Amino acid sequence: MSEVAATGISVLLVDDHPIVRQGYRRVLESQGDLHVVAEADNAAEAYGAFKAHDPDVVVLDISMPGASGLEAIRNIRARSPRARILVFTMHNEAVLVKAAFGAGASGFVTKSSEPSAVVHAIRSVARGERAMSDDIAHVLAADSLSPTGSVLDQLGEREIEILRQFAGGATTEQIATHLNLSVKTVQNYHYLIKSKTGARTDAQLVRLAATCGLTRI
Amino acid sequence: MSEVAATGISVLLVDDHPIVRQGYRRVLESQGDLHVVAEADNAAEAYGAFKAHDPDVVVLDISMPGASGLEAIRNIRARSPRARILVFTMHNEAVLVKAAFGAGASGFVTKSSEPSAVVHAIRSVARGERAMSDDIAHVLAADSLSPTGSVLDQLGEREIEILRQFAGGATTEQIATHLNLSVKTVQNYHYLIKSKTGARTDAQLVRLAATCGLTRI
DNA sequence: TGCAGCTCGGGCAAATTTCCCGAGCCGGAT
DNA sequence: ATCCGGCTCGGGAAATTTGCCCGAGCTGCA
Repeated sequence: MSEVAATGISVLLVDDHPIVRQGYRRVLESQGDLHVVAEADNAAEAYGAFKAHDPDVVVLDISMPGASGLEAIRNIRARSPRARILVFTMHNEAVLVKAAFGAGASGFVTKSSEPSAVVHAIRSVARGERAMSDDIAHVLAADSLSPTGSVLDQLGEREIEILRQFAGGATTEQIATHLNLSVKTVQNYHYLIKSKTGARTDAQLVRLAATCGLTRI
Repeated sequence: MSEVAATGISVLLVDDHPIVRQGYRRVLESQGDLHVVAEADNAAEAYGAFKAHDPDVVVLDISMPGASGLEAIRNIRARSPRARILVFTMHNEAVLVKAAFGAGASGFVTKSSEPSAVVHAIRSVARGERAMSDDIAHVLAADSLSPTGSVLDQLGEREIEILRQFAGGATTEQIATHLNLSVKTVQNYHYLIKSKTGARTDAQLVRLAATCGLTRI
């Protein structure tokens, strides 16, 4: 329970829901060795808070579709490669998990995990180890056994993100705003995704996204 | 701050994420007058826990869309009409909100609300009042400016048929051909269906059709 | 008889989609 | 060092669709 220095582990909490954040804080701080030194409620703030507090571990909830979560991971790691980032989200799609690790995350834990598993993961990544919850391990394992060139493999990160939000019901303008892009660019991606996947209709696109686990219905 | 009996308010927490649940518990219990008497992590358990503990307020996270959250609300209310249920979720679609209230919820609060707004809402519903967070009020207000009604019941035969084919991935021309209609008419139906259901996007339409069992994915 | 609602389509301005294009960036191959 | 290819980002312009209004014929119902 205390493989860590007497000073404990400092944590930066990133989540866009205030009350959720406050809940995590209480759970983590009740552990004794975990100290939440800062909170942030979006990717931009996350980077600022990281620079300001240099925490041992960043617990990052990219709950909203990947959004700029991957970007935040890259930004933080670009600044300090020793940063330990634990992604903590309700999503469990293999694409997302691989993207997160690819971006430099040290761990990936779903919210369906037991609290004890989460704090254990935090301690693990603080020690420099890689960590993931059991369900994520299963998802990755299953995924690695299927040589199925999923349709999603032909799509870039941006394209997947936009497809996810679109399939989730978001408007073109909403997506543009969320991702800070021009409406025109989102429209172009929309078209590009359709031609890449061969979908002739928005409805087909949604079904595609659903069958690929990009969105649930 | 204490319009409630000295015994305080007993709460049943329902959320499918253990750590989130534990976080809420801590936030609520730090209030003094709120006591979490039980937790559940799915709709079925929620009903059992309600029967066993008869809490003043059920705080229910129907995180998955449609899902069985509404069913849980109905079950609980069928058993005890005086039950107070506060829906607490990250979703803010008007359809969902109306469905929740229609099923018997007393309040609807999004996770982007301040923690204080959440505990305030709990106290409100405990007093028998209706409660909702500001963002939900805005969504409902905007929505109510075009009286939509429930959902599929307001659609005519033709409309349902066209929605089914559309959600199945059919092109406007294909639908027109299949039904022997002019493209223009199909377009008009498309538009009509959107305005009737309140869907702003084709993707939302597909999701709607799917949750209504009109199409499989 | 008259109202109400579904079905079917026309019209037309506004918005979006569809393609095609170039530019910057980066990583990998030569 | 250089080129190539892919991703990202947007402009432009024609084609299409949307959004919203309209009228007409049909039904069932009061």
